Amino acid sequence: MPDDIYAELEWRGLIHQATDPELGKLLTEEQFSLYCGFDPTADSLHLGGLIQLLGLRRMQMAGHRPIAVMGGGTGLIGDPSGRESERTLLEPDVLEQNIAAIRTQAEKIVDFTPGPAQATMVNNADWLRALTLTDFLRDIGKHFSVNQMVARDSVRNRLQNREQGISFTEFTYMLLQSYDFLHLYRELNCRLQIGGSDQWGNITYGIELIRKVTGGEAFGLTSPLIKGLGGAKMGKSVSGNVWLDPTKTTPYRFYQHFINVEDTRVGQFLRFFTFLSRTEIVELEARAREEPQRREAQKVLAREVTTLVHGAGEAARAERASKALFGSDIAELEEGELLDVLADAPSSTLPQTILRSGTSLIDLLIGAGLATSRKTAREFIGGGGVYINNTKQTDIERTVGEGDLLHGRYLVLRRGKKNHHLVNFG
RNA sequence: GGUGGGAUACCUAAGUGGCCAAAGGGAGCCGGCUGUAAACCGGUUGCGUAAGCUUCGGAGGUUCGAAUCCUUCUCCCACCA
Repeated sequence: MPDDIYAELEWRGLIHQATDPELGKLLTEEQFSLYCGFDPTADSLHLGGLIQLLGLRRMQMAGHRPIAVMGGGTGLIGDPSGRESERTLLEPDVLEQNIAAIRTQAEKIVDFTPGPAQATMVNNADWLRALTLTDFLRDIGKHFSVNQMVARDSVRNRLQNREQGISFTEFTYMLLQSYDFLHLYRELNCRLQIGGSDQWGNITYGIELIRKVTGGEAFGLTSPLIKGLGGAKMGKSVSGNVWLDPTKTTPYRFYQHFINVEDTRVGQFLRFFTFLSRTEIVELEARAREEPQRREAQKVLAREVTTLVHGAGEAARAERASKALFGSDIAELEEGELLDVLADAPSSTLPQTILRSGTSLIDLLIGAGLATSRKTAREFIGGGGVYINNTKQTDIERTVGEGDLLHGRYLVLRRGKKNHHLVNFG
């Protein structure tokens, strides 16, 4: 084990808590099998899950063996950690689909091909569903004290919350995840679990269970949660969750999301989301301080992460599109370029005949989904936020005719700085 | 099973007969400054060009007039059993 992976993670700010101060040393001395669980509550991971995948990969590059655990069994129950309301239970077949989707995402980041540090993937449904209630209560439940369990933050909050209680189902969740760890410890000699800091409680319970049942020693390592990654706010103009699935978040949007990262956080993001070396990152941070207006750190960040998740081809495309959309004159583009640049933008098709007599800009905006009502469409135009082919429009009465089309059939609508829409008059 | 409390726009939360299309805050959106950043400033967030129309958990009623009063239904919470 040549690299000091712990020091590396620490430098990147990826260590929130570790269960043992000796862990760093141990990781340089012996090979570990380590696991991270992935919750199949959706058919794609988002950026928080990406950090964990990258964590597994970083460990793998340091010679350790990652195990990606799909929560097919725990997903049936629902993890109350960090949540203030009860989860909706998922149907087993939905879980299956979600797991399949997440599996392909994991395979892009972590290396599952044979080798000394080969990664494996398992589904905890395989062992959890085989458990019988009586065995579970005798062999696992016996090791947990309810007194301790109710003292946990995630449980206590829900117990004290006047609006939301906690069901027995979710209350039991932590036992299941603990059992996962025990199972992996026994079957795959897995001695380390990593996860977001919200998993600390679940992880330490697992370690304790392993100690009580087998007398063995296991470890836990958590990374900080980045505020806003789950879909809350993160940068003013970026909305919604950022998914790894290209059909849920297009590569262009994905790329843009990182381009828009605030100056104050771009360094942190480079450390969290890329495999760039220390020297490269330090260099980029320095340049970001000196010439922030060039946004070089953001550009490198966006390219790196988009490449990791969507591949070099998509990253290059997103980069080209960004340059064209924010830099050059759209009307100058060749037809092929135009279509390529707007490939990820929403688009719609309308019959060209409606342009004969001219059709109103307001209607086009609504049709394109860039405005929800005539009233708001008027406000956008009046406020100077609407563009046709990147030319600002201020006339509320503006109508669009055949003369406005690019290459005889395209119209690029834009609302605000970042929302483009391609209308194809076929 | 009993008792009490509650349901208001994206979220939170005021409003308890007309001055309410509904305060305040958060969040979003558009604009300005800049650098596709932050901070800040301005505007905006039911529909309609407008007159006006439709909204305050659902249904019905009282009234000239209801988010506000009455009846009933649904759901949520707390305490007691």
